[in-house]
Amino acid sequence: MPPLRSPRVHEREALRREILDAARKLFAGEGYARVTMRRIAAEIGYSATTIYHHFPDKLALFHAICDEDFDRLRVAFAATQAAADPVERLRLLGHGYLAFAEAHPNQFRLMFMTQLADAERQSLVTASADKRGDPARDAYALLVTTVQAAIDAGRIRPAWREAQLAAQTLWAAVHGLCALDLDHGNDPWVAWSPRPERARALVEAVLAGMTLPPSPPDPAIGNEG
Amino acid sequence: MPPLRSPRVHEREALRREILDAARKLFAGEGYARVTMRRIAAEIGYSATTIYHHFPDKLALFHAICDEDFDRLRVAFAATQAAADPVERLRLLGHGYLAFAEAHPNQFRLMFMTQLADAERQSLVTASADKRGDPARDAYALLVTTVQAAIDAGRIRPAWREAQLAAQTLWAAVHGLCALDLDHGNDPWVAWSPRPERARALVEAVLAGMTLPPSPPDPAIGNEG
DNA sequence: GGCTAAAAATTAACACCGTTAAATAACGGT
DNA sequence: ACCGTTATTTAACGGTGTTAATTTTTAGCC
Repeated sequence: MPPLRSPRVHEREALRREILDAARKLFAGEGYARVTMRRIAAEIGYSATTIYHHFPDKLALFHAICDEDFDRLRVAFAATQAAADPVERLRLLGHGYLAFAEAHPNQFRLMFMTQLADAERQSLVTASADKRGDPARDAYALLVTTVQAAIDAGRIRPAWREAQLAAQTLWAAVHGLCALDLDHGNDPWVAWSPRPERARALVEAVLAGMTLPPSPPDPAIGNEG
Repeated sequence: MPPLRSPRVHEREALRREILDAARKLFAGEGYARVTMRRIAAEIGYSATTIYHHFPDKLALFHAICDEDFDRLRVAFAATQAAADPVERLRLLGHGYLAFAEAHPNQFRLMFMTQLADAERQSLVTASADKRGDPARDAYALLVTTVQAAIDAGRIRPAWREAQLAAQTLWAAVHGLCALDLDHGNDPWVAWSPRPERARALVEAVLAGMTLPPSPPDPAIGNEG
């Protein structure tokens, strides 16, 4: 049964939701720096200080939004594990990362493109230390695990048969497309190809270079050096 | 012979240089947003408004610094054109980008990882429109030209035989390694492989996926579709 | 040297920002 | 009806990029 919540608590949670939704809409539309606390408050008919009774500061508000959207990344990544072929799972992971960055550019920016001071990063890391290494909750660990599965299936070329190295190669590639798109996607001095084409070209190039086709039925032929 | 410059003009140019150098140091160290005009001025012992007698606004100052740093990248890129093999030139361009980011991380941050609003970037780009498209002065145009040479030499696989697409694929890949390294190179939750290994693995993966070996001496075999 | 006009640099201010302390309004329990 | 807690607002602080007005410095000329 649901826990008892006084009307007071109920209203408080409702307002918190209102703040989150208004802030997400503004952040997503105009970016973190462009949106002011006063404008978020005006959007829901309150004064700016009210927000500070629900979130310590602007960054914490953004972080709360980010946390909610990070669940979507985990869901998207988990869905890739349905594929039987480990290389196909890698392909889906790459496109999952790309799709997440496209759908939630500002959240992506905060999670992967924000330069933090060492102290900030330290506290951020220790705060989520419990998830680390668990493929079900740590996206990077899931990537490494999938790469290892591909290695075990004999689908990775010799030069990339170290799970960390191969994982970091794929991650760097797809991250580069996302980062370039966010920071320079509107630069007129680059005639950008359509993003879907770029995404496909990049993932296929890296996978084609790194992986091998499924080994032939006759195992006597496949051995090397 | 050098043009006549009164001491007045000489001093003016010297101060402009002082502003540029101080601003580059601060921008590179702490990022565009965190550096204030007042602090740049204090760094060289002037008041903030003095900067506005040499640059229209903060963004124009940033733009002037970027222009100078892009020249250095162009010099590094020009050296790669000595190689006869176009695919080798692509390899050198990739590693040139990686080496530039490693050697000048702060300038790289300034040039490629500084997030600007669309309007800001628009005005920034129109200011340097004269260089655009000239491979000798535009690093991206040089990359596209080199890719086109590889296509013309029959060294690019069919799926990437559009110079812009292939150029953007290679750029995204190497940019991703640089960006990830700068923003997360010290994150303890990733067991990073040594950077030289990652750089080599990434460039070789993309090139292996995108390119073809030199066509065999017998031209009758190489044709397809 | 002393005067003048232009250039250079500064101070003061504006409108905005994130944030906080103090003050006020609204509410639940007794 | 009162009290204490909570919710919310107003006013303010120190900061930002930028600009108008003002002061200081400089160059050229008598």
